Amino acid sequence: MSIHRGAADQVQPVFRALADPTRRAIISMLADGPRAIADIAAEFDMTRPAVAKHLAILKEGGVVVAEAQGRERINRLNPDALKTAADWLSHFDRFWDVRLAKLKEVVEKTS
Amino acid sequence: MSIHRGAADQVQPVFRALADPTRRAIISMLADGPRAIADIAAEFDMTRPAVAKHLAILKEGGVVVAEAQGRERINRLNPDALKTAADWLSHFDRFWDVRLAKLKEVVEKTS
DNA sequence: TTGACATAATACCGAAAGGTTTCATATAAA
DNA sequence: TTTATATGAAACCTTTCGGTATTATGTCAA
Repeated sequence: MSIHRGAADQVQPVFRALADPTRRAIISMLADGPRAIADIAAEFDMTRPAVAKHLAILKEGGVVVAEAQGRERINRLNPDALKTAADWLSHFDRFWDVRLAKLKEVVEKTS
Repeated sequence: MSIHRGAADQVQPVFRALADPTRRAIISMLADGPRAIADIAAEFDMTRPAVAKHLAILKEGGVVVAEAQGRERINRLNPDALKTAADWLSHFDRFWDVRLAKLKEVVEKTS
């Protein structure tokens, strides 16, 4: 199983989610803690429905999960989805840091 | 300098390049060695101009660099650009693997 | 020089992305 | 119950994306 066809169907929506600067900013924002939509939208120069759309795409990629809490919906970061992208990129580690790749190997074997 | 506004202008074209499955396949392909366009296009079910456009986007992100060689253009992977994306994602390492993050720290300090 | 080959460049098309406005729904508070 | 708040959802618009076909340019080979 090569990197091409591996878990491509899972990788695609994640990289799609990462391709927009607003969405990456939302990710960074949620890394500091869960937030409601209105709270997130307040930080951007765009309407709330626009932010809601970005959140929907983030949810499609599994990067964000939402949970209803009263009349609010709390949006929470799901780092596992980001790991999917990081894992894909890690296949190229060897190009820029052979030493780190080797260490990783050791760590994963001895875990 | 937070992750939000850091080297955003450099990050954006890289993540954009990564957002398409054809382009990710090209990246994997070039990881095995440089290739001419026609050679790359032969692997896909689309016309050569379409592949050329994908390569143009990859070049915009610095992920691929091309070098004229006779009447061919040899396309070569530039892993440093991928590292830009990997570095962005690494800010979230702590969420999914604290141990590896710590090791990384040590390695980078003692290099 | 002529012909074949490898690529670049342009114009065009349909679909998706990113945004807006407007309206509907559900919960909390007065 | 009424009113305000938080979100969802639909319709619409403009720009970008991913692809095509076609034409032009430059290089090797006969």
